[in-house]
Amino acid sequence: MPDSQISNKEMEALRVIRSHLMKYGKMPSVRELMKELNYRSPRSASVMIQKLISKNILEKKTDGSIRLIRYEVGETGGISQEQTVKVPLLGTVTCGLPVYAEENIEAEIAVSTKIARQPGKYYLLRTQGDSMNLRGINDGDLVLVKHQEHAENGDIVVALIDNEVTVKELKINEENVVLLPQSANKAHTPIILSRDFAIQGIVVSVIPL
Amino acid sequence: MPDSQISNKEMEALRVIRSHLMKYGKMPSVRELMKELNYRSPRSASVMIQKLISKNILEKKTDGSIRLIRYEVGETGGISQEQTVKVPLLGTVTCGLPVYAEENIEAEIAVSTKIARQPGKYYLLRTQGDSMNLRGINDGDLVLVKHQEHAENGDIVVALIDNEVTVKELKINEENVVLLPQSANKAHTPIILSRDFAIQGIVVSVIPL
DNA sequence: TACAAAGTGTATTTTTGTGTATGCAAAAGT
DNA sequence: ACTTTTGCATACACAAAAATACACTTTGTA
Repeated sequence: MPDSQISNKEMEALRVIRSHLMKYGKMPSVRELMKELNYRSPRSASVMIQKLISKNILEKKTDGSIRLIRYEVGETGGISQEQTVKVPLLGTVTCGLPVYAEENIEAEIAVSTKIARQPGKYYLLRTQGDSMNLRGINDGDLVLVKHQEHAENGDIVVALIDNEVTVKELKINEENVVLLPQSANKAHTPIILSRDFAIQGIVVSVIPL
Repeated sequence: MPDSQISNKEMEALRVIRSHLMKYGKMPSVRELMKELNYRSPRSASVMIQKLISKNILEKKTDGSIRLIRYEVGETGGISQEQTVKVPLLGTVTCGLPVYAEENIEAEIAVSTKIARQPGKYYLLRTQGDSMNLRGINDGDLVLVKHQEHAENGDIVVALIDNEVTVKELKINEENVVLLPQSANKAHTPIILSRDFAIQGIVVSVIPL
C-alpha cells in the first residue's frame, strides 16, 4: 500500500519541521511547532505530527521521540514513491570529519536510488557560508555527499581545511591542487594544497533550503 | 537484557560529558554539567547523571567518582549492542610515553571489535595541536592507537619525539625516515629521523570531538 | 574554626504530549 | 434549499516527566 498523498498543509508543516531541524538540530516540540505554524493550540500541532507519522514521514523512535524519516529527494526534488535509500543527516560539522554516529544523526532522509546508489556510502551535510553560491549551494542548504577519498578535476568536494569541513571545487593542474570557491563574495580565496589532503567525499546533489 | 534506550536528552548530556572529558581530562562536576546543559539547578544535572548510571553509561568508581564506561564506537560510530572491547583512554600525554596505569585511565571506552580486534593492544589518546588537521585529526580529538613498534610507509604513527607523543604521517624513502605533519598550518615542518626512533603505535581510527 | 565547593534529598513549579469536547466553514448528499 | 459530513482549528484539562528552588550534609582548604 503506497503512502497516501501529502496535502499542502502537511507540506507546509514538513517544511517548517525541516527548517527547524536545520536551525536547531532537533525536532521541534509540539508547542514549538504550534508557534511556527501559527496554531493557537498545541493540539493542532500534535494532530499534524500524528498525521505525518501515519503517512510514514515521521517515525516514533523507541524512546518516544520523533524523527524525520521520509523526505524523498527525487530527480525533481519532490516527494514521490520511487525506490529510495535512507541517508543520515549528519548536521553541521564545525570541526573534524563527519562521522556516522547515532548521536549525530538528526534525521534519516530517504533519497532516490537514482541519486544515491549504494546505501551506506552517502550522507547529508548542512552547509554554512556563501563560498559556493555561484554553484547553487547556499548557506543552510543540504548537500548529499558520497563518501570517497579520491576526487577528480572539477568535482565539488567536501574537504577538511582549517579544522572545518569545506565544500569547494577541486582543480588539479600540473603543479598543484587548488580548492576553488565559487562565490560572488570576493572574500573567499582559492586554497592551494600540497599533494596530500583529506577529501571526505564529493557532492552529488544539493537540496535547497 | 540490553540497556534500555537512550533518549535525546541523555544523548545531549552524553555529548556534553564526552566533550568535557576531552577538553579538561576529567568528568564534569554536577555543577559544571549544570552550566553546560543550561540547567538552573544542580539537581537536574545530578538526576541526569543518576539516569546515565542506571543505564550503564556511567559507573561509580570505588572511590565514588564517576567514570564514563559505555561509549561504543562502532563502524557507524554509534552506540549499539555490537560486540565490543574496552579500551582505556589514557588522556593527553604531555611528556613521556603513555602508560597503562589505573591513575592515567580517564575512562573505559567500548570500541567495536570490528575496529579494535584484540583487547589490550589498543588505547585512546587525546590529541593536541593542529599538525594533522588535513588528515581529519583535530585538536582535542581522540585517536584509537594500536600498540605496535613497526609501521609502514604512509601510516599515521604515534611517535616519541622530544619527550612528547606526536601524531604524524610516516614517510620512508631510500635515504631517511620522515614524519610529515598534515596541516594547513605552515608552521609545522617535517621531522627527519635517523633510522631508530620510538614508534608507539599506529592510529587506527579517529573519534572527533 | 571558618569557609567555599561539592553532591543530594524534598517539595514545588514548569513543561510536555495528548485526550475530550466544541466551533466552523467548505464539500457532499438529499 | 436543506441537512449531513468532513477537515481543521480551538479551548480546556490532565497526567507524566523535567526542571527548579532551597536546604542540608560532606569534604577539602586556608
